[in-house]
Amino acid sequence: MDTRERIITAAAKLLADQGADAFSTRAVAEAAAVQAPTLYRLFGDKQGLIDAVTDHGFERYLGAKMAHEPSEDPVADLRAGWDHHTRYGLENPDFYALMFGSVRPGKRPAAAQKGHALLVGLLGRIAAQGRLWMPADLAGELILATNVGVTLALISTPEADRDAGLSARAREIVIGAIIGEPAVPTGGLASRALALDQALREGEHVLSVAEGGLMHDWLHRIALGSPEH
Amino acid sequence: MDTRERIITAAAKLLADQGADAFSTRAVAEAAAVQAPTLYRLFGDKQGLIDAVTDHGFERYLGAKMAHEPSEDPVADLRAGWDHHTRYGLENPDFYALMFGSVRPGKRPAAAQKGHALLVGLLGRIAAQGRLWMPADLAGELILATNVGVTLALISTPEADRDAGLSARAREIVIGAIIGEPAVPTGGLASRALALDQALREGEHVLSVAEGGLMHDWLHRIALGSPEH
DNA sequence: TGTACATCAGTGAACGCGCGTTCACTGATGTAC
DNA sequence: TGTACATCAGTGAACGCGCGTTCACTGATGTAC
Repeated sequence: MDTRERIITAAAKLLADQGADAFSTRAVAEAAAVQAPTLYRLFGDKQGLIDAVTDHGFERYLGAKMAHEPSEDPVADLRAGWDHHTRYGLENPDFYALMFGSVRPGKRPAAAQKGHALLVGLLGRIAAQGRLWMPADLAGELILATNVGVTLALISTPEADRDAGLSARAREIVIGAIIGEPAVPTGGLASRALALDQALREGEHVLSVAEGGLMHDWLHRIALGSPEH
Repeated sequence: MDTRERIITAAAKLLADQGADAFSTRAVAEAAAVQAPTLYRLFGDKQGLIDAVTDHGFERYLGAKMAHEPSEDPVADLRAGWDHHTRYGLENPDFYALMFGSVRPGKRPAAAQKGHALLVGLLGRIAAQGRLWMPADLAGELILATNVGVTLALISTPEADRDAGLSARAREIVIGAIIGEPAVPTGGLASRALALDQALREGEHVLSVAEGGLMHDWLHRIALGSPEH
């Protein structure tokens, strides 16, 4: 294990054990048994160290996620992904707060961005089956925002008072609203449009780049329909 | 305007203008044009000052909320409350992050607790009409968690990239899942049970305290049904 | 009505501490001739 | 094969700064006699 790795591991352990307040360059240096300047050579400054630790946390998050998936049913994967997200948050609350809960106006956490990208990929598989009722992009934002909200709520609730069913209920409500019936569904103008959109994105077709762009816009406008309010 | 008020106002302005990082006792003292010890006489310590500023923010939040409500339709009030919450977060991002976004494992922010209590009151009015599909307590947690999640997601998205419809969509999904048809609804075992529960809580009845407690438990178990997973 | 005294909000100046960061150096490793 | 030199990861010690907090004091206000 090289020095860099040792420092990140020690820093992660420090964060998990002592919380974000205890996370200072000096404490990390001491925990990793190196002198402070080593941090600066390896990570540039404190933010660089934080970023490295966050990446490490995200890799662990993904590592566990990949162990579950993939199955043949993307909706089942979506449910598993939701539960995995919630569980990771509850098992690593300080990591989670750092990755998803650190709110700097206008600055999206890297983990949220990567998480969203992953989700959109999974939702694309669902759209390809004609089961998605709104653009994958929007569906991903809805799922991530609500999953994060529920997880943060659970984390900040004292363990004894937590409602074990909250996450599952929110999950079913949100997924239920996003996913419709399989293949060309009953009410499915939106779903048909999105299935086409996904097919166009994945396979070869006869439209030019400009035509494809316009078609994409139109399909999304159809799928979105008129706003409810 | 007395000194205490002046300090809180100056501290709130500092937080809104410069963000949470700039919020130090020295900066607040300078902004309010007092010497540091004045803060300690009035607020005890820094946390006391933060609490006072948070309370101030929550009062402004409530003040604006009260201006809207109440109407005769509690569901309309619920929608207005959701939108108000989101708007407040976007207009006062640093305040909001301090009030709802500061995640300390196991320690619920005061604002979240008060917000939840308010919501449960409003949901009680809906339950009294037989329109609530789950216990007000759980419904309140669901609404608050998702509303906070969506608002935090919007805050941390750069203003140009924000999806204006995200909050309204999440709102309709969650409220749609929580509210059923008015008065004794179709599927409504849960709804009937909760309407009775609410009536029992509000009016006088013939059950003893112990009987009432057991009845309450049973009604909630009926309303919750079997967990989806 | 006038004086003596208590109360208390706020001042001015400083405390020590832990922070992020940097300087000058050491000692091991690899490379050129 | 042996020596001279360059590279570079890591050390030891210190820098200055801003932080939360506290000490001793002042000057205004209210109260008792």
